[in-house]
Amino acid sequence: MHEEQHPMTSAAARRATITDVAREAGTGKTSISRYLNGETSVLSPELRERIEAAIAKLDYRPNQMARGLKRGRNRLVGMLLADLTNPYSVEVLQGVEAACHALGYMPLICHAANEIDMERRYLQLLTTYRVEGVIVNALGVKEELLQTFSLGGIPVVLVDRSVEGFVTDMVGLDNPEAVALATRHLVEEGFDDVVFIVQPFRRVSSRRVREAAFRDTIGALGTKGSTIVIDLAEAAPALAAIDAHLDAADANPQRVALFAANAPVALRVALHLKERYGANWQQRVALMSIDDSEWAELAGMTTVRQPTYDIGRRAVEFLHERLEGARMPARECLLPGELVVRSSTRRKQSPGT
Amino acid sequence: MHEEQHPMTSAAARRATITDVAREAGTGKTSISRYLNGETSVLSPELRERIEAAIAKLDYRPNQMARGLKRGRNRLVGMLLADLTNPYSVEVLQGVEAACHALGYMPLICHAANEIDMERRYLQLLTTYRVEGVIVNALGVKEELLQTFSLGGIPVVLVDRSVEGFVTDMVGLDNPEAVALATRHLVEEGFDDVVFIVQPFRRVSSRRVREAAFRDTIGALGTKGSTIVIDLAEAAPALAAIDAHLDAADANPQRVALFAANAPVALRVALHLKERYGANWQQRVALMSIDDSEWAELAGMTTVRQPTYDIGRRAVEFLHERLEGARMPARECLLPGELVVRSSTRRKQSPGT
DNA sequence: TTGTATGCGTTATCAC
DNA sequence: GTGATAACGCATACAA
Repeated sequence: MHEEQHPMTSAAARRATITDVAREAGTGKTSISRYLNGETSVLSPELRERIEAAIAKLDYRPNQMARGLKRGRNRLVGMLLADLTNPYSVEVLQGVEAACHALGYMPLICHAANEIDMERRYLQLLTTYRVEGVIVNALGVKEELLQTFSLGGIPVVLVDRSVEGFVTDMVGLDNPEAVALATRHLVEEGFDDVVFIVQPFRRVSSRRVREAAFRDTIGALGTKGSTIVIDLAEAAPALAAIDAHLDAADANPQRVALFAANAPVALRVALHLKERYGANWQQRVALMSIDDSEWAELAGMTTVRQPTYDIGRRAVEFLHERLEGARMPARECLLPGELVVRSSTRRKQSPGT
Repeated sequence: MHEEQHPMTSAAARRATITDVAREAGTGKTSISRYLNGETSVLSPELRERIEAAIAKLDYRPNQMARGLKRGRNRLVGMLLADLTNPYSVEVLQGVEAACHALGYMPLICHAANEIDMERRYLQLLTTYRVEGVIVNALGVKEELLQTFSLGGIPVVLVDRSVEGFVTDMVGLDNPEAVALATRHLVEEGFDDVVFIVQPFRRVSSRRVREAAFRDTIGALGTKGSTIVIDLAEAAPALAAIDAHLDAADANPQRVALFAANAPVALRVALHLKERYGANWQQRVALMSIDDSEWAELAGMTTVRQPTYDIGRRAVEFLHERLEGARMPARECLLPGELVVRSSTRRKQSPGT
């Protein structure tokens, strides 16, 4: 039977501290600290070896908390996400993580699960943990909340959406261009009536911007177009409106395409169409979407893929530059989307058949 | 000499500390600390008000780092996730977050993105940040790595999969029962040949367990069954094997069902089937899966839904109990899955048609 | 009821 | 080159 080293309480064998290492190496804490911080030049090779041995023997890991307390930077970066259920967020997160790793930051990920209260709560927590900066992709945070960060000298970078009355670095999709790209594609494929479907704008600027871009494009092209607002929590009215629109087009007859403003909307609409038209719904009605979700290929749905990974990466880079002291005015980085054409938007036979 | 009231750089208005608050309220730090920790009874109402005013005026937020340093607990809980791309992980995470919130912990989320090196690195980082406990859902961590936590008195709870040679609390799906449930359903629906499709086991115990359960069930039922191992990074051979199997059944003819061990496998297989049989693939071949992904409904695929949210919640509860000093032997919590029947596994016409 | 002093694990300042 | 020693922001034993 192993009595496991004879820990005094037998419970929690306290982790070694810098003092323990110093004692073990027969030296002072300063030298240990120096070793840890790579001030390797000023250490005699002999002492250095003793330190290394001691560290290894005690399995010593410097305490980031204490470190952060002392030097005022703990390498923590807050990442507030409105909805991890949306693959967009996960993909952005991947970029964020990669960049953080590369630059030596540790992302403190906060998932608000679409609850505005959670967003506020997490934002508070983040200041409490003294993150050095925050990347925010939120649903309903207001300007004031973010101001407390900026005013406190903590840089904020916005992702996907801006916050009214608050100017900071922001990175996201080039929505106008992406929407135009998609709409033009539909028109080129011969659709002469496009229905844009989007969630209630609320505080989410990207929704508003996309819808505006849709109107602009449709207007410029002289194509018929309209917008339906869908509340995912209460989708029935919007779905009925869609049905009505499709039925009217059937009678007309007109070639109509549905254009979902993001993946969650697209899924909801696709489910409805499948229910109404059966497994072959894609051949009856064209559905296109911003966000290239994993099931898009399965449904044969044309999409605009967002450069999610790059968005995440850029966000961290922006933050990093600020943390390094960059003092320039707020920047905006709009990355282009990529049209992924699939069968759903290929020319359909006219609905009369 | 106090120079520091004149923010020299004007840039980062240093956050208020407990000392600032004490000065502002005209009292000592102790009273502030008492106020913060709810020892509200021992404070004169008058002082209490001054403190409240001071805190509000300075927008003071206690520094969790310093706090944690002093009392030895920082309320941080590590959550290592193998793959956030898998909706399973996100759902578990939701449960974890909710429970953490309820119990006053802050989850430090680490996403290894299926890279074993990342898992190791993050585990190191977690000890560095002195998390009080860890919840682990990993791809390839070995026993030794986790031992350093346990030995250091940091409780570990495993999710979905166990780690060979390492005994701790673990919570996940009741795999044997779930697989039996699904398999029995298939047999009852008249399928007389079931193909189980699973990723290479590697260190992932749940894969092994599911496959074993499949063999057991199929054996007990006296039904024909086989297993195909698919490497998602190199799926061609497995997909060819599936094709061959389906072709053979066509000739026989036999009613064969495909049973994917999890969502990523199901998606890969579904994509392949769609490519091969067109949009109506569901009517040609039956596909069932563990994990009820968001597109399952869209594809009309029968699944076993995991109690993901509860899994996450239980994991945190287990951890919490350990953190409160519970000393019982390692526990195992296996939660039941729920069969979600959809059209894909309804009796199909025999393949000859 | 309130305040003083000490220490948590680290880094920074300054001696030697 | 090396090592005391004083903070960092907070909690607590102890004194008042």
